[in-house]
Parts: sequence; structure tokens; C-alpha cells
Amino acid sequence: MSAKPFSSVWTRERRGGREQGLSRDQIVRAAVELLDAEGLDALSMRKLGARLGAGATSLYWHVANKDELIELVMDEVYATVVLPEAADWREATRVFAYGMRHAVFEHPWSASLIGVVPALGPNALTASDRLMGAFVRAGFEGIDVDYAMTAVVSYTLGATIPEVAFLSSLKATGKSMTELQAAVDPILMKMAADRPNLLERYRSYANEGFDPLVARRLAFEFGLTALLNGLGARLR
Amino acid sequence: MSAKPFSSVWTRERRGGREQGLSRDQIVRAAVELLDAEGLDALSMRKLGARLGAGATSLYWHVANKDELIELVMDEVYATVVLPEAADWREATRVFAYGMRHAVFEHPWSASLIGVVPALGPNALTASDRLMGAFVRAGFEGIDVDYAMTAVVSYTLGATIPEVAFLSSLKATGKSMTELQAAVDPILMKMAADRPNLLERYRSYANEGFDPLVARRLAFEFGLTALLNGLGARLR
DNA sequence: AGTCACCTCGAACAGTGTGCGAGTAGTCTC
DNA sequence: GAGACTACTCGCACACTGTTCGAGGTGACT
Repeated sequence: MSAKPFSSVWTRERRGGREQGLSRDQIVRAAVELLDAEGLDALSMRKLGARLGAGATSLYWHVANKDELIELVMDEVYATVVLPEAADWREATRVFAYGMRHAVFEHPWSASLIGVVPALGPNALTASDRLMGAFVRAGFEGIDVDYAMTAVVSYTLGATIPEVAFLSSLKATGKSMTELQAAVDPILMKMAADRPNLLERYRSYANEGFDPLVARRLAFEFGLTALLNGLGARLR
Repeated sequence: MSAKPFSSVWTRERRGGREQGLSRDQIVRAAVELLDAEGLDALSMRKLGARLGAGATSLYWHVANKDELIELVMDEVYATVVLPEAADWREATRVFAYGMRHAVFEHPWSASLIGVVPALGPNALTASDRLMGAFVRAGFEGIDVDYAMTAVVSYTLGATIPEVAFLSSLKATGKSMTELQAAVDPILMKMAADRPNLLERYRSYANEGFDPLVARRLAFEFGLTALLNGLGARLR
């Protein structure tokens, strides 16, 4: 994986032809299905071929290699990001951020790919374009448009990736959240012993009823508004 | 990879013993060296064993599996994050954010791991504790301490991961930045044709001399101050 | 001297991505 | 209708992966 990511799929000429039998779109669709159903580790060329009733190596006619395939499925994730229509830039940005978050939640396997795989596909670009529009209309000028946009995307990714990664590895164990906490808490408590701030924090979690899942959600909101406020201040 | 991440290394009892010959620390150190030198794909149990003058399967006495090994090397990355001493919370937070950024830059392979692998190691926890201290002293109260901290970490990760991933995949191609731009620009231009905001942006890049590498750096600074301003406003 | 825990490791298994070359089937040209 | 050419499929093979198992060795303690 990832030896020479440039050339990306998007920088190559697409193979034109008759498109009988297998097609690239069909392959990508099947790959997303497989990924959604069984996760990133389960995606192999052989399995994917089998799912399509084809030999594994047939895929290589339509797709240069597995890395390319992954770029393609990632762009499908960007396709599911609901794009902002709102006029107000803050509202538009929120829609985008939550849309992105939602998209990754829907395709948990994308968490370990999303910052790492080049996002030059049509859907990724369209999403960028839309978000950028919001910042332009907001009144950001010059390179600040880029900066503001990057900030929002960065925050959204950085918040979402660990959250989704955690959730899907939790799911993989089969344990419930409370079971996990019961198992991990004592160890965490011991390790927090000589880390005063962490200790204090864990203590207060124990007092209040504390659901780390909703906490994460609220944390996302908190950070997003903080960031938007900070960006807004820049406008005046 | 990543079938049942809980149990994490940190939730298991460490195997105590004589520690003759191979040791866990030794293995982890060698793994980091290998990763730094050749990247994530190059880390295999056999190669690592060979580098230590040992059989591949000998490693399995000291480490349950590769996932555990990866948790261990990740904690080494957290070990290199320089921790803030400053009293001022803004300054402390900046030190942390740039420290984290720097750590990932020094170990580019960590970019595709850092949000995804559970960070429960001693070094990760110490770093958390320190950062948390800064927010506590700043005057954040209750759960807001967590939220503020999460926001900063999220932003930092989300900004750093794609940046480092891009740089190291650029390095893997052997091409220079300008060579790459020359190759990608025409395609990007074509794709931007019906995306007005992107088009406008690319045009203005072409006018000003535009180095995407320094731009990324400035973008990080821009977003970080915006976020800190937003968080600061919350304090009053 | 014997026992036992610690530690190493070769063989083997089931899987991976992918290059190659042979083979098939549909379409286009004469 | 014959031949040529392109589009596409796919079995085989290669070099590699993580990991299990069980047999062996080696040093310390009784």
C-alpha cells in the first residue's frame, strides 16, 4: 500500500472502452458495500472479485491497483457529505462539518483513510468548492479563504477520526460501552495516580453519570462553535 | 490488523521475567528505527526480527501481536512531544500543538495511525495530563476542560495528518514539489472548470508565487489562533 | 542432579497484492 | 463472410504477510 500515490487515479486517463461485463463503477460500489459490511481489513481483491462473480485479477483491468481502488471508494464517501445551501456562512459551515462527520460515521472504515489518501476526486472537489463558497461570501479575502476552510476541515477530521475509530473498534470486540469501562477503568485509574489533572478528571466522571459517547458529541459542538467564533472575530 | 483492539497493550499485565536477550524496549526501539527509515509498509515481523538478529517469531514472546507493537511505537511518538511549561494557557497550548505537530513530522508513518490507534500509553497520558493542567489553570471548569482540550487536540491532528501524509507520499515518488505541481495542475484546472470557487482560487495561486508547503504552515498558525481566540472568549 | 520457568525459533498455514501470458468475445473493415 | 483488432477475463505463480504450534535450549533455584 501507498508506495507511489502520485500518480493518483485522478491524474490518469481513464480507460475508455466498451464497458461490457465489469465496470469501474460497479467495482467501486461493490467495494463500498464490502467495506461497510466487513470493514477495511476484509477488503481484498479476491473477496471483491468473488462478490462480483469475477476473478480477482479481472479487477486490474478497470483499476490500476488497490490504492487506486481506495481513492475511488474514498471519493464515494465524499459523495455522501450533504452540501450546505445556507446563505449564512456559519450555518453553511456547520452543515458541512456535521455532514462530514456523518459521512465518516456511516462508513467507519474511512476513518483510517480520510486524511491519508489524496482527495482529488470529483466529489471531494465539489465539497471543497461549496465550502469555499461559504467563506468567500462571508467576506474572507485572499489566502484567508483557504486558511479558514482548512481550519474547519482540520478540526472536523481531527475530531471525527478518533471518535469513529474508537466506536468501530469497540464494536469489533463485541463488548458494550459499560463493559469496556469496567475493564479499562481500574487500569486507567492506576495510571492516573501520578498524573494529578487526569486523576481529578476521572474522579469527577465517576461522580456525575458520564457517557463518553454523548460527551464526544457535545465536545464536537463545543469546539466547532469556538472555532467559528474565532474565525468570525477575524472578519471584523 | 485491528480486530480486537481492546484489550490494548496497556490493559494487559506485562510479562515479567529475566529479560535476557531480547527485551520489549529493545524491540520497540528497533521498530521505531525501522519505521523512521523505511515507513509503515516496511515494518514486518520478519524484518524487525532480522534487524535484531533474531527469528521473527521470537518477538511474539515479548509482544502479543503486531497491533500491540504498534500501540507501543505510537506511545514512543507521544514521548517526543515537548511538553509545555508556560504558565499562560495560550502559550502552553501553542507549545503543545506545535510539539505534537513536530512529533508527527519526525515520524511520518505515525500520520496514518495517530487518531486510529488507542492512545493509552504512559507518554500519551502524561501529555494529556500536562495539556489538561494548562486548561485547568486557565479557568475552564467542569467538563469544559475536556471539551477545550479535545478541541485543540482535534484541530492539531486534523491539520497535521494530511500535511504529513502528503509530504511523505510526495517523498515516496521522488518527485519534487514543482514537478508534482506541473503534473497535477492541468488536471486540477480541468476539474475546477465547473467549480467556480476552486477555479478562482487556483487562478490566484498562479498569480502570486505560491508555495503550498509554507501555506500549510501558515494555515496551521491561522487556525490555531482562531481556535484559541474562540476558546478564550468562552472564559469571559 | 533435577526441575522449572523463561525464552528462542523453524516449519507450516492461510492469507495478501499483483505481473504475466494465454485465451475469449465482440466489433469494425474489407 | 473472413480476418484483424481491441476489450476484457482469468489461472498460475511469486514473493510476501501475521501468527500458531511445538520442540528445543538455557540459566537459576532446590
